[in-house]
Amino acid sequence: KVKFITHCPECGSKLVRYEGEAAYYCTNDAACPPQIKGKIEHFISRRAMNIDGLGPETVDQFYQEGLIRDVADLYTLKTSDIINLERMGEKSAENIIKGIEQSKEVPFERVLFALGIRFVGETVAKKVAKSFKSMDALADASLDNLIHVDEIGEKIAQSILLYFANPKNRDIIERLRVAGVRLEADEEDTSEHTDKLAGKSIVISGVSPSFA
DNA sequence: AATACCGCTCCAGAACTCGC
DNA sequence: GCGAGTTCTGGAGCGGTATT
Repeated sequence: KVKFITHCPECGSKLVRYEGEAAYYCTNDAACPPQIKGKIEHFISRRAMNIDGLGPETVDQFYQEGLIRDVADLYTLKTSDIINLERMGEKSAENIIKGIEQSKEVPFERVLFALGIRFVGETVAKKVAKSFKSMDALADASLDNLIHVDEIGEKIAQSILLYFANPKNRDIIERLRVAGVRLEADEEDTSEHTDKLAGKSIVISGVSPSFA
């Protein structure tokens, strides 16, 4: 006989199930270790802040050592903090610090994605960043403002509002701002442009009736 | 309802770094 | 130098969401 658990095995908090979804979620998202580590792992992932040299195992180690408690703590880490940990050499420590430094150059849209707001993935983050231009503007947006953005429905809008309604999340954003992370979009929108084709010649072969 | 797109997770192989 | 542990990378598949 299958019996569903009612409390989180890690922190003992009550579990909830959102309507229409199969999974149960721990309500203690601010202090449940696996949730915090998961958020940090998502934050550093290649598609988010892309911090080289860091992975799930290392994040876990940092957390165990009390070096980090949320994503903003990453920006207070120093080489000397890391180098004494198990399986950490000078080279690895330097790579991690370098990766964290480089992540400060990551565009606003990816910072938004990295925050891990429910339903806000890479593409949605791009659309939102394009419409609101800055974290402050987004934080002050109403449900109506959000729903008017392309591809954003009520579900996603609610999720964004919920994120900014949490003082803890606002605190993390404030600390990221102090650390130097980009919380505003570029003046000139270059998010959809790349320099992949720079310096290359493009040859189109075949016959087109319109151009022949 | 159908369609297209997106988010998320998993997997396997390659590459890298560390401790011994 | 070697073995072990970890990260990086690309791809595939599933389920959910927005749009029409």
